Amino acid sequence: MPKVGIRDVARLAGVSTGTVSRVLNDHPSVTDELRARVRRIIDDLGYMPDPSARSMRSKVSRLIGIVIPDLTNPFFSELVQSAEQAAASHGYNIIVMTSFDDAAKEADRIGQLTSRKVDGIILVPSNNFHTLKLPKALPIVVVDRLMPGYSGIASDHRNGVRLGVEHLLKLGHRRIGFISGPRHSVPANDRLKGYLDAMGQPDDGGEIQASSLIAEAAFDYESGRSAGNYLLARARSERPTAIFASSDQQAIGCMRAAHDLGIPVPAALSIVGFDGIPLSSMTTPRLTTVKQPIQKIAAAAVAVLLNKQPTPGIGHPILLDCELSEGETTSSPQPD
Amino acid sequence: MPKVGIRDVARLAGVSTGTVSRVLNDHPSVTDELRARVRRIIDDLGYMPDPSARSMRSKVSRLIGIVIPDLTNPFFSELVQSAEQAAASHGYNIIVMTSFDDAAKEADRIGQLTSRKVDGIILVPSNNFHTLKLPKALPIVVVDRLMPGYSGIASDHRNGVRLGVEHLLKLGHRRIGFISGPRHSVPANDRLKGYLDAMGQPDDGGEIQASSLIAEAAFDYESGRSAGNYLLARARSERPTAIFASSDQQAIGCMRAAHDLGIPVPAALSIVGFDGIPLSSMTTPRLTTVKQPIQKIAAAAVAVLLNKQPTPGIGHPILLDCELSEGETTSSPQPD
DNA sequence: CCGCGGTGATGAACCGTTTCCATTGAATGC
DNA sequence: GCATTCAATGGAAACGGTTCATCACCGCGG
Repeated sequence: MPKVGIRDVARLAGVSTGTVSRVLNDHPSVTDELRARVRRIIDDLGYMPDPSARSMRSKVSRLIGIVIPDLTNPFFSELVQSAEQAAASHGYNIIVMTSFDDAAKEADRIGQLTSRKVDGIILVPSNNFHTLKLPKALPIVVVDRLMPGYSGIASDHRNGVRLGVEHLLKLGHRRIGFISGPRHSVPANDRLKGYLDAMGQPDDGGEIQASSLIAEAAFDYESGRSAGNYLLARARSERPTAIFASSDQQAIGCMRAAHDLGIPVPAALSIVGFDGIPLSSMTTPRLTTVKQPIQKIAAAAVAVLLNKQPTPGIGHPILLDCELSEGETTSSPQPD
Repeated sequence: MPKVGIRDVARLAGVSTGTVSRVLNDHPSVTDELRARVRRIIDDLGYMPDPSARSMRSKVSRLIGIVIPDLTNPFFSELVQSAEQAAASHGYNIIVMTSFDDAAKEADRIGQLTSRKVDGIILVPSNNFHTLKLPKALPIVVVDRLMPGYSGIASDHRNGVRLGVEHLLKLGHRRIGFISGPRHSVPANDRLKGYLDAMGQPDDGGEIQASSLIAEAAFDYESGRSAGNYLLARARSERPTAIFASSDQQAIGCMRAAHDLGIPVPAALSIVGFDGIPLSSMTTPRLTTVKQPIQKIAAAAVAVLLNKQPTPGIGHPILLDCELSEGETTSSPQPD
């Protein structure tokens, strides 16, 4: 079966290849009548334009690259999945690449994507500080882990955390502990600010106020557990009645810590997480958490790359609202 | 900055474009000396061949498509990540697509990939029975959920489960419960067979032997929990001393059930899971599980598509060995 | 000494589109 | 009614590589 090309279509329709091309690209200057005829032939023949030839001439690949640190992280895999959906709705496809939080690999991946002539890149930068020279020519949108000096899209971590902490305050909690993320992570610091906002402690931009109710930890399960232990292993009157964790994994680790200490959740301890990963609804009891609008982030990133939406200016990232997802780990505090 | 093309390289090196092309493609008939000179110029200029132009003429896109039901499933996200690694090591890139277990979407995605001229497709078919007409021309390798009538690659579920059950037998367990997967899932049935193998019950290929120690359930957490409840809510002398779950999520749900019933793990109940997802090492105690060789599966799939490895014949899938990962949820049974 | 096979390199054709320019015919302006 | 504009289409160049037919050159056997 000799594959059908644009010339075959043109011949059958009795027009020139140029006209067929214009039909394919919805160029306005084609008669409706002609357009219809060509379309019919295209369908009949099952003709599909060759993307390589197309891209070679037009410099448009209808391909978007996405570079993330780790696909097995549920947050990122959902991000990729959402981006794929959003891109597909515009006729675009996604090339995924993993950087493993390695700056060199990351640069290499971006180079590959550049030479592939993708039409844009969605980047979640690796955590290691590094001078990433982004190719000027290519539209890149930084997502989630905003880089100072680059514009990007993320959820509004600060207000999101505030939302969760305010929920606890509204329930009557006053001694609210906070499990923070790693000190040098931008989103982690934003979350901390949200906590301080809600607790009424002014963020003076300087040294973090040494509060015995704040524990620093990595975002993972085990770190959350030991941070929980740290916050909970004290006399009942000084122990927080609620804990806000900077990630769901931390929160789940913290639940474990509470359990091991014989502290019932939510009766004696309320816990709120952050992220809204699928696992959060699989715990017992179901975790109350602040959900990041991953789909919206992905959709916005794609929209920006495709110029359906203005690119956010440097220093003025698009921040999308988080949402409180009430589970079963929060209740009013017991009277002492 | 005028972009550098193959002609520029050729001119600078004092050779023809043909020669440069052959250097690029490691064609043998180029003098070492010339090859070196051309390579130098290429580096100096930072020349990168245009993949579109390349692919147009050579019909090779260096692109592999991967279609999976759901990227947020940890098993699949790890599969994609591994495939990306394997492909990258051969100079290939990955286009991901999600079918959401919808046959129509799946067919559409495969069509898109075909028209993109990918060099091959890795497919994890959706669970809905359907007549999937795979394009003949394109190399496709079916992974994990093998389809009868198609050849593919998967882990050896049957022997994997046997491994886990034999581990329990070796520890001295005799009443070993089994949480099965959904009745119509091919891998679920393979796993069940492995259990029956190990337990010495011949698989007559007919109706599943009604054993009170087998519980059917979906692969998720909640189903595992209720299956666990079902198996454990009985007199101690009839209660299994160990349970093998067909997925890690089931196993974790089962741990929860045991906990709620006041049955200590592993003291009074050993539990083994299946899959080896990251979460399995985050539970307390750490889950003993049978690990699927996801990386090997991905590597093999890529190798087959790239003709580095013979395509498995229909009915003769490549089966890769699982591995027992000993955690803390197994021990010898208590004396009654 | 000449023809011959084989190697390494050349230059042009070629891949399948898009896009530019020329052309045509119709509509518009004067 | 004729020049001018403009919209619609045709034809061909262009895109940036790969590959094919060809050729020059070299060593070697007859």
